Amino acid sequence: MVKVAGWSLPRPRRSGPPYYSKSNVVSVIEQIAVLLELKGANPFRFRSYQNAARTLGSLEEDLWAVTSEGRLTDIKGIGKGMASLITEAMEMGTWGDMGELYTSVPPGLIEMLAIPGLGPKRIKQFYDELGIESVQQLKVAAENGELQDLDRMGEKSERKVLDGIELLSRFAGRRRLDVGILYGQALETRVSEMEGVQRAQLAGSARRRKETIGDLDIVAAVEPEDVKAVSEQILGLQGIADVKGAGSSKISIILDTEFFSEEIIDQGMDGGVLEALGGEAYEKMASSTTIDAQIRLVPPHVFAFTLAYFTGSKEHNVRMRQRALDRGLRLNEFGLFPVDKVGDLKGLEAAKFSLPAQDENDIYSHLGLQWVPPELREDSGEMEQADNGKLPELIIPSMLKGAFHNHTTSSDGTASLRQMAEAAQEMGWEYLGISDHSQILQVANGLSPEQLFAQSQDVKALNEEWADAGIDFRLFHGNECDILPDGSLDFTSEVRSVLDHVVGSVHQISTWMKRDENENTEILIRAIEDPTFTILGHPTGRILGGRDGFEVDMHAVLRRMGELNAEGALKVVEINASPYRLDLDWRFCKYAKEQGVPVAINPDAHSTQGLKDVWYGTQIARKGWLEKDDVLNCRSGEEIENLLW
DNA sequence: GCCGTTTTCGGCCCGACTGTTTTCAGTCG
Repeated sequence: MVKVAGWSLPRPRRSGPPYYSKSNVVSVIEQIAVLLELKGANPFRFRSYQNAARTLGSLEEDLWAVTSEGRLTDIKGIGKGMASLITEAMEMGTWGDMGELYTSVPPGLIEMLAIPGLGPKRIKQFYDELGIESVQQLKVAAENGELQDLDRMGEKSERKVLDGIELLSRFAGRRRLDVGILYGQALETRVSEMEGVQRAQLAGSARRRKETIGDLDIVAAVEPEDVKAVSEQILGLQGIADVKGAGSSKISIILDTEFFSEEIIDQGMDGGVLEALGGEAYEKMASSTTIDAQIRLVPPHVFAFTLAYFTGSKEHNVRMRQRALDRGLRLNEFGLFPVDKVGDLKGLEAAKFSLPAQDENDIYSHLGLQWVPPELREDSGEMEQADNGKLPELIIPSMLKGAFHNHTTSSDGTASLRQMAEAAQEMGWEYLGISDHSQILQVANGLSPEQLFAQSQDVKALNEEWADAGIDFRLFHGNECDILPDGSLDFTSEVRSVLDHVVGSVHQISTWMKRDENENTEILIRAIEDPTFTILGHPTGRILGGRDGFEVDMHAVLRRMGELNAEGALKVVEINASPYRLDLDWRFCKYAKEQGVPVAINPDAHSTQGLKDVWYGTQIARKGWLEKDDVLNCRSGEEIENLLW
């Protein structure tokens, strides 16, 4: 069962203002939204808290500066009420009467929200009428048949609650991007090939390349007379663990690994994905993973609208709708209609009045916008740039010419220096940076200074060998030096200074998890300021679906790196491309770019196969608005040589 | 609770599916 944590107001961490960090404030406001929802408050009221939390979360400026200068209400979505709540919290350390709200909602209700099919209204009903305040109590009540007597509840609904509780434990959480893409592309291929399907495409968060995927959305163009036959083919696929629903326009299923057969892996997968996945990753995943999928069947002439709609994000769609309304148009999954023509017509009935669209490009251009790549559809500035025709030219995987953070058998890798280098050459790369673990990381067989010097000789010998043979390839000798809890780096500065580059990474996560945002930020910046420091490795230490990273003000860290670069240093932030990490989070990439901090897409490879993970890192870089010039590993071997040596 | 070339009140995106009903409430995306 998922454990609900952090549902009390945080204690002030300091003795004077600001009493709270930005992340404290954001999480309290998020929680208030949930609590209000469970109390049955005005839906627009809790939505405004949700919006405020989201806006503050991506606020680049220091929240305390904005608060103390009285500029909070300049932020869109922050009004008088929200501003006074935040001001009181930061200046006085108190949260008005929010304590009351917190104590008035039993924590078990929050936990129940995670049960699929159950929302705040039902949970409130169970609580008000039966006094149910935990998942456990709910389960017992459902098993005893106590729920079916309630208003608008029945036997089936009760069964659904029990199924939901079961699902919560079995299918809790989201899937990593790599898992989502593997299933998603395979499903897309299968549906595309079905009799009666004109085209099918993966939409949803997988198409937007979110770091985790909730479920898969596939949109298929099918003539009305073929719908029945197509539905039957879909429901007849192997590897369907459960059918959650099947209407005339939507089919909801749960897929399990039986879904994959040899031929689906061999055919039809995007080359990059297949390479990135390889046999090993598939083996690992094949053990136990399932995923939810929805397939929408729509007539061919509305396909583009449905694809755009279900690609999302929700926030992007809201902006698109608003833009349509501003032009006297109504936008939904069926089309784009002049409001005065469609009147009360709904759904497909209205579709015949829609402006035509062969593809998404037509929809965007009807609204006077440049087509927006799916990765950017998060309402994080893409609407404004598409309006000006100034969307970025996003990086693609083939632009990469090397990577800087990779391991060998000298520490915890499975391939030798030469094997890693040859694998990189086969990928068409011009260079590979080696950065094994440093001495303090005993669990990963960290190198002693002597071993590091010896490795340096090996690198030199290999580089000479390639130079003599006229091969345009070189190894850069770096090290993944631990950032110690006090902000110093492993090894002495004499040892570090002989290296081509230093990837500074935090591994003693537990110490950093215990400290607050301000302290971590200060200490991390101290580490980065060391003259030998080059690349910040997996900046927060998060493991997707495993643990959150430590708290840190990433905007402040990137700002400082940018300042140092302006003074002539080379400070780089990593996108750790392992699908288990994808850290730096894409939400900070654009800011890094604006601050003049180059990004390195690093596979953190522990095997030759691991090098292929750069594909995922590139997807995240795209999502973060990065172009060729923003990514360090798009530079040639020669350029990098000049930068590092 | 927020917002406003429809600006201090009355809106706030919209439709499918399910299960409960006999017209609709709740949930989801």
